[in-house]
Amino acid sequence: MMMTAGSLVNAEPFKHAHTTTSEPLCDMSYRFISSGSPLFRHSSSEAGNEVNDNNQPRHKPALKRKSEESISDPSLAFHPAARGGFILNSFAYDAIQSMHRGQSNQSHDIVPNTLPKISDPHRRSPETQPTRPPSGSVPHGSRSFFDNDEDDSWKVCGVCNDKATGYHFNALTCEGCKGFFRRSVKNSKTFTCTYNNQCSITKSNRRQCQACRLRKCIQIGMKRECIMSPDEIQMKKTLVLSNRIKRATMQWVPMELTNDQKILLDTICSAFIQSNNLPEKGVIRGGEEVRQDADKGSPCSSPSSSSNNSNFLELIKRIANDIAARTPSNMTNPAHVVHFTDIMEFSIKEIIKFCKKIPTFMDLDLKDQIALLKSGCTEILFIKANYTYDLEKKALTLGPDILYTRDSFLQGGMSVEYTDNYLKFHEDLSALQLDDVEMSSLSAIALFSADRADLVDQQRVENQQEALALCLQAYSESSWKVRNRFAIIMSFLPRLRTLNSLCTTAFSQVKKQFGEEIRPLVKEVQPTVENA
Amino acid sequence: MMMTAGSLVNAEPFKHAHTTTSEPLCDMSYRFISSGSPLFRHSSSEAGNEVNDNNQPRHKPALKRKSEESISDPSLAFHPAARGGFILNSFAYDAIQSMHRGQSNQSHDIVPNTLPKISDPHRRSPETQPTRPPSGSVPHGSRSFFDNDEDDSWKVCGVCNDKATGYHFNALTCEGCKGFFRRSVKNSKTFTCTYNNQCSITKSNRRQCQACRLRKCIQIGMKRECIMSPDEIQMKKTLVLSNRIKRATMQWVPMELTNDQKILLDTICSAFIQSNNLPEKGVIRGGEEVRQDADKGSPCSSPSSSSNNSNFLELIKRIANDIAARTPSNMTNPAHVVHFTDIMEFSIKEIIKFCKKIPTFMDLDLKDQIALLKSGCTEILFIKANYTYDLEKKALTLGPDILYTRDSFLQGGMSVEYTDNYLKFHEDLSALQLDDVEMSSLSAIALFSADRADLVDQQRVENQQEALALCLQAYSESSWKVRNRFAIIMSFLPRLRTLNSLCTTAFSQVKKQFGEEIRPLVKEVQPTVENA
DNA sequence: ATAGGTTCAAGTAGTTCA
DNA sequence: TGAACTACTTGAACCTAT
Ligand SMILES: [Zn+2]
Ligand SMILES: [Zn+2]
Ligand SMILES: [Zn+2]
Ligand SMILES: [Zn+2]
Repeated sequence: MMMTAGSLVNAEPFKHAHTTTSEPLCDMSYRFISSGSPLFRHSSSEAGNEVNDNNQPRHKPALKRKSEESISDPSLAFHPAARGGFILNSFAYDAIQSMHRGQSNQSHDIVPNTLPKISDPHRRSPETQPTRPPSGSVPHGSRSFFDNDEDDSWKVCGVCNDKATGYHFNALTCEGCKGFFRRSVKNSKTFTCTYNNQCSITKSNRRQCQACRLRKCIQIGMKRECIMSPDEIQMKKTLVLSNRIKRATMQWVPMELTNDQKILLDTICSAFIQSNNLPEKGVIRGGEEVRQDADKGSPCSSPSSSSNNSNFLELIKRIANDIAARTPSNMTNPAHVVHFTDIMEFSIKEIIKFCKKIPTFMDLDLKDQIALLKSGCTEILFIKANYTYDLEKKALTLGPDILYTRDSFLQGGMSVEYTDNYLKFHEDLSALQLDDVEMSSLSAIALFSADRADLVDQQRVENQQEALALCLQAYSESSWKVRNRFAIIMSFLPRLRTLNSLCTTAFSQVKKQFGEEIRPLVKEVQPTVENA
Repeated sequence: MMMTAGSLVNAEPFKHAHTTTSEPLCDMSYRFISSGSPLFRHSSSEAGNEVNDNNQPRHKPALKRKSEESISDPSLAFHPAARGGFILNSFAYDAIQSMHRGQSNQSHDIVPNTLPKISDPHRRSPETQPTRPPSGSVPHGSRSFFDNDEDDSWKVCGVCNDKATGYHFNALTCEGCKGFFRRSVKNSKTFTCTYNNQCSITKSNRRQCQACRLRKCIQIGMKRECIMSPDEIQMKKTLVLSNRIKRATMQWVPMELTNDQKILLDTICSAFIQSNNLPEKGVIRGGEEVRQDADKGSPCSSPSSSSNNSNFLELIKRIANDIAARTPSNMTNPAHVVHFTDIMEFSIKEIIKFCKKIPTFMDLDLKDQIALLKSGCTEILFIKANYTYDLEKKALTLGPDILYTRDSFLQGGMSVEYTDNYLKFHEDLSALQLDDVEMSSLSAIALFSADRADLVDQQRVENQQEALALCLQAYSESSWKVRNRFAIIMSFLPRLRTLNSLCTTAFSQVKKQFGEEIRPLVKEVQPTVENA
């Protein structure tokens, strides 16, 4: 005889006498098909993050339930209202018990047609909830001396007599038979018995005749309907995945800063702030300003002296206005060019000061310091410029009145592409509202870019950058309690690269025209591009 | 067929004959939506941190319910008013019961047209409040011998025939079906029956077909509307939380003073009282008084000699009146100035005496003692002055007759801002009615301010202040049995700071004019401000 | 007392991988 | 194959406001 996973053999006689409808007996409750809303409106469970600081143990475990049942059953039996169904069931129940006790599994061979299958203990008993028998009904003595032992004797696999782990597909079975039945049904397997379809299945031989094993599975009441269809499985998988994502998002715990990280960030941040000065009077040339000697009059003001810039700002403003008035827009204006490059030079010096205050930077080989500075300087310049960006006016500022708008840059000789990119960069960065620590970290991370040309100790730079990035992540997560902020900040690094190269290209043009006006430091940071 | 938590399938045939409006029958009164406040707009369901601070052991209620029921039943049965509705219902009930017992689910097919649906016991009957049938209608004998047994036979879950625990979402159901229905609705679940949508639901198999279980839930009248929306839940949680806080506040136990704290407070308080003398005759100059030598005639009277001030007070009063008479208001009067500063000097000496009697103060480095005194003295002065404040007259007093009103201060050379702040300070402080212990503690706490300039051992001062604050808290809580008093007292500290700096500013002006009149000690406590 | 919501151990699907 | 795992549903026992 052939045994097919799909066959209905023996399914019929097991129907309850009084149950005319085909009543599914297995627990399908886990089979959660879909939550209506695609959003995370509800968790699938009844979640809600509630804190329970009650010190009492909440649940008296398991035993309580058992005892309640053994109490409630008899009373129900006496109750007139319970007569019909309940008495019947308690009969059936007793029958099951007595059968189960001594001679557990001949029932399949001997009894099948003489006793309705309802009494098979391996089927889920219809009325008693945890189908395990109440403790009192266990023969006798087994629990009288040792009350603490777990009575798992009733948990026997209906198929192979191995220890059962619970109800699976509507029958009490072991893990093995559970898996076997699922695989058989899912893959629509068909087995053939090599013997005479009468193999008795035991724990040790259950693997030897799949046909008889499957037959026994169905005999004891395992149900095909309880195996999820591929569709259901797919749906469940999708759901589980989305739940996982949701949970990962929710359960995320912000990273904490270590002490070392705090110190590092602190060092970098204060170095950054200290080199955030405005230029002193006379360093930046306007249109008619006379060129001053590059060596003389270092523009580095002391960190605390940034208060008396007002006169200077007045001057700059006057000059800038002057230039603007005399220049038709959309044309490169030499005065503008000089103005911009002077600002750049001043800022570059500040940036060098900043870098020199980073200990891990100073630990690098001098050649690498120079290399990193040469290429990173412009990027830091971009970052620092953001402090002066006015989000509403979409322009960089110098003091309260001077604006560097899109036109200013174009007149300063920069390309449209660069200018638009540059202003968009500032717009986006401003929207993020980075604090000083984040600004300085970002600058430092940009500085420690291991892919710059000609590094002596590339690995070291890379390690430093990694460490800095970790600092920034911990900082952003712990101070803002937001998860994605770090990633967003880091996404500005590639943009800085783009800007850098655009700037270099655009600047090459400027240098061709105004080479002699541009200070050497600026030239060094902005190498000439051949094909510009 | 698919079963959705939202579907109304099969709701129609069960509509009450007389209930034309689709009016939810479930009791929604518990749904206390505190106010229409738009503030409680929390994102989604899983938010909300609820604190369960119930320390009581959780078990015991169940039995109580039982006994109460068995008492109330008979009386209901005999009550004439109960007849009509109840009897009718009990009839219907029996019919349904017998139907349910054997052949559970034909009821849908057979009964609907023969029996008005009003009699379905699983729906909440609109007329009779507890829909349970009177116990008398139960056949017989069940209650004759055992009066303590509960007659719960009428409580049968309309979905699965399990024992019902009451009405849930408008139908008599068990806990399981209650939870199942809530989860299904809340998560907008959609189930599919693996069979033919005709599964009969019983206690034992209810888990096996969610689709049919949910269908039955809706059939017997469970209502989606009765499930709270996430918003409502959030509001309820907020309410519960605020109630808990309220309760916790009510249960608050006042802090107790330790012995050490008592000793410390006692020391400080007696030191404070001992230095609370009124000035002796001749120490305070009025308008025409001749200046006395600063060295000679120490103003420090012995603590016990504060009784013979009456003559002096007479004098002061005469002088003060004299001054007031001769001075147009709103103008600085030199005599007033001298008068005020002399009072100040005397008080400062008293304060120094007070501080020197505080052991923990004397343990400090001498430099720190001086530093704390220099800055704290004025603040203590303000506090002590409160003893002379007359809440009704809104003026400081010297004895029963001399008043220092707002005008007096202005004439004494103080600014309007300072004067108004100062008087408001006294008004508020007086309203609190601090006792001597509190006054002295507040003074001491003001004294031990670690943020004063140039402290040698800042940490020590801070620790002392903390200890003192704890003392004051314990004292205030234990003696007044009020929780917020301590916080209110402490809130005067920042006000003292403000007053201090306002005073210094105002006093600088005075010093410019009347420098030579002001005694050196006063000058020291009130440093000159440059930009005054 | 009633009837909402919440909690969490127990139960039972599917999945993984030696 | 099946022991060990994850994940989700259940429901008794709770909590709370009305
Ligand atoms: Zn097995
Ligand atoms: Zn075989
Ligand atoms: Zn139920
Ligand atoms: Zn079904």
